[in-house]
Amino acid sequence: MKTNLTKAECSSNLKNVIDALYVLNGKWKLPIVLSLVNSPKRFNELIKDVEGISPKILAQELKHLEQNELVVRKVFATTPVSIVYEASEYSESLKDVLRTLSDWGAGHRKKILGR
Amino acid sequence: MKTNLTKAECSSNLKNVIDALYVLNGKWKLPIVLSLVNSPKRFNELIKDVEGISPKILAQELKHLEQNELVVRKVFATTPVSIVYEASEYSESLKDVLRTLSDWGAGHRKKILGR
DNA sequence: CAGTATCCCTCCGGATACTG
DNA sequence: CAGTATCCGGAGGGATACTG
Repeated sequence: MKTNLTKAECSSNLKNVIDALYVLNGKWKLPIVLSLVNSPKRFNELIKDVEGISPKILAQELKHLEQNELVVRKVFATTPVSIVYEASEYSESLKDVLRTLSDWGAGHRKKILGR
Repeated sequence: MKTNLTKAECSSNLKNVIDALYVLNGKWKLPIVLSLVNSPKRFNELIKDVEGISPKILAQELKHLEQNELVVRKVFATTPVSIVYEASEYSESLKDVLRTLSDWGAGHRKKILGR
């Protein structure tokens, strides 16, 4: 990495990266977003689709994702009300990030594990 | 995200991304790599440069980074021997990933926090 | 159906002291 | 100098039961 960055640029980059990772971090956030990208779902559908997650953790992760505007919670006035989660428009902005990460991850696994 | 991915493609992407995040995860790995990108350093120099890290954690993180070939440990036969860590050639491959993450992180912070 | 409440337990990681 | 050894607290997360 022959970066010619000043120390200040480096540390602001670092801060940005850490912020980004903070939003994406954890065992469940990306699986949830990707499940919702496939199709919007209700709470209990997510429980089934995201294998192994518990309701407590799902609720917590959904809140985090809502706060970061990656997921939208919609309430429909049916009887009883139905609540649907979907991936936001904004979540499209993750596309580049995810593709880059996916590419690097794939190449890296090949390098380290040979497969 | 109007992706037209099959479910299989999606889940292999997900796996790749999770692998990538696993390598980059944690509070210290990126700060260490970035410090070494600036200049190779010895153990105690890293302790000073990466503020707040303890020797136990530093040793542990350096091992992880060595295993993933992002950091190289070099031993020089001076008396006493000196041990120098440096960012590997391969760590350059992280450039794209880090830039993408940094860009997204910066934009995201602006969106969510307005600064 | 859509979550909360509760309990429990592991593990991350920090401080400090010590060793070859 | 370059780490290990030891101890320890707290947070994150899992299982399950319960509620409006």
